Amino acid sequence: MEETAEMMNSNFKLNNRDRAVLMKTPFLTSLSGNSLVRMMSTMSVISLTNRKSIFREGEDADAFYCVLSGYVRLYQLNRDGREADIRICSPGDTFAECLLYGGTKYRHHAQTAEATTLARFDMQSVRDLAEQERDIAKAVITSLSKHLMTTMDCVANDRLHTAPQRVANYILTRCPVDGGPASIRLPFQKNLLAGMLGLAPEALSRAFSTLRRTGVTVRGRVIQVGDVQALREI
Amino acid sequence: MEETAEMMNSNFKLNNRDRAVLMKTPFLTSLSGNSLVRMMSTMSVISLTNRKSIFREGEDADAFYCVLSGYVRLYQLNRDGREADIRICSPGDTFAECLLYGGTKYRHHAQTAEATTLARFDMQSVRDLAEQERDIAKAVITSLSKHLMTTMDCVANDRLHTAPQRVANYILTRCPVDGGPASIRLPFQKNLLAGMLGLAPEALSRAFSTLRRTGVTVRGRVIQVGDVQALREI
DNA sequence: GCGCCAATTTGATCGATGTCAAAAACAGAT
DNA sequence: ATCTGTTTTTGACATCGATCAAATTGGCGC
Repeated sequence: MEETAEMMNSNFKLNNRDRAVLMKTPFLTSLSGNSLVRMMSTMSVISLTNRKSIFREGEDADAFYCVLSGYVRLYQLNRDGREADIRICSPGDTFAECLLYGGTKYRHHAQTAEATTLARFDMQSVRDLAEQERDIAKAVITSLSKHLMTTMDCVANDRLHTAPQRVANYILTRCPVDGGPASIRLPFQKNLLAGMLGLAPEALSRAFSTLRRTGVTVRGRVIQVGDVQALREI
Repeated sequence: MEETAEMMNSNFKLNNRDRAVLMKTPFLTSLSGNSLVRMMSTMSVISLTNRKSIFREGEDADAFYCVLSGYVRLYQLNRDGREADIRICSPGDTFAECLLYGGTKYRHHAQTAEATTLARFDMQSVRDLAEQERDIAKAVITSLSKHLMTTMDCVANDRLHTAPQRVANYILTRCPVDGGPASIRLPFQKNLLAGMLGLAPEALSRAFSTLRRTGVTVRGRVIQVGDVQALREI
């Protein structure tokens, strides 16, 4: 177990890019000098390689996390042992923060889906801070609100749209707003995108090929859209 | 438009049962005398008959609600005009409270699914209160946390379980915990239960009949379970 | 109890998606 | 550039659940 080499668990290193991401989270972006310092002091930075477990369902929840770089997969197992992704967390996303006041145990598994850097916040410390500092409480509220809205959107998306529609929606969220042609690059493996959209990888692949007749070309991670407006139609 | 007769929009009537429900909401249950009074003063009570719109997607969000009695359906339309339920709110549930700090427009349609009494909270007033009173901020956090957890559970449930499994889960949440036989009564139409579980009504009906071979008997709104433990197995 | 409207069930069918297996494309290391 | 292991695509299939239509049941007022 080369734990030191592999995990690089360090609470002082924080490069500029990661710092910028951290400061733009709903959690920290609105904080003033003093509150910010106190929040930062409850935080440590953790770096993990691909496919490392962050926590498991049922464990005591003593921290929540913010993704600084890389990706994290939250998933559950059904009775047969099949995994289903519940959420894919990208840089800037926070996870397990709903346990601040909602429970004491993690409710699903979390593992890295790439080499990943995380900010780890001690649950109890932030609880205490939120009770003392108004702006921290407000930051918590903002973060929870945003997260709740995206999760409700996820339910709506699952129940309302077919696979090609979900993929089209995803592409559109990454496209510049005008109606002409566009080209984007996926920030991660298609594997992860499938999990994000609640699809099996094969279904994602087929959805892409369905979208070819709407002018979508896929080569590796590069997606070219002939007509953004046309994609909105279906 | 017999608005006065039909809507009975009164902000003073609040019978004992409704009051008890209201006081057990995460929003109010933890509040002390003074904060409680201030919250109550931002609230009004609204009674609606079945199938009345509460708000529509895209409207300015100037209030959030708590269900006191009856049921509320949150839904969206897809491009073809098909409706999909996103959430069914029961007595004690709060909805649209994520817009306190998350946006200014309602994100889906809300309509009553029975004769329903609602507590209406003025969004801006509660925003102001939450900034002033710590315990109100904390109540908001608790409420959002709980709501977020149940919504994530909903995603997991949709992605992980088949129709009969979802129905079995639902029944189990309403059963006394022992392993023997049990009998429960649905608090609403099967229509609503289908929406709650993300199913078409026909699919719910078929799920029930699948569960017959696991010892589940359905007659009207009464559901009899031969062996609760057996139901847990699948 | 009867009649009527609404809710639910059932049947038949279709489309969408998961699953398994194999081929192909890709990426990183040598 | 080549090799190798992984990711992605494709094909063949099975399954689930949606949809439409029709039959049945249930609730409720009279």
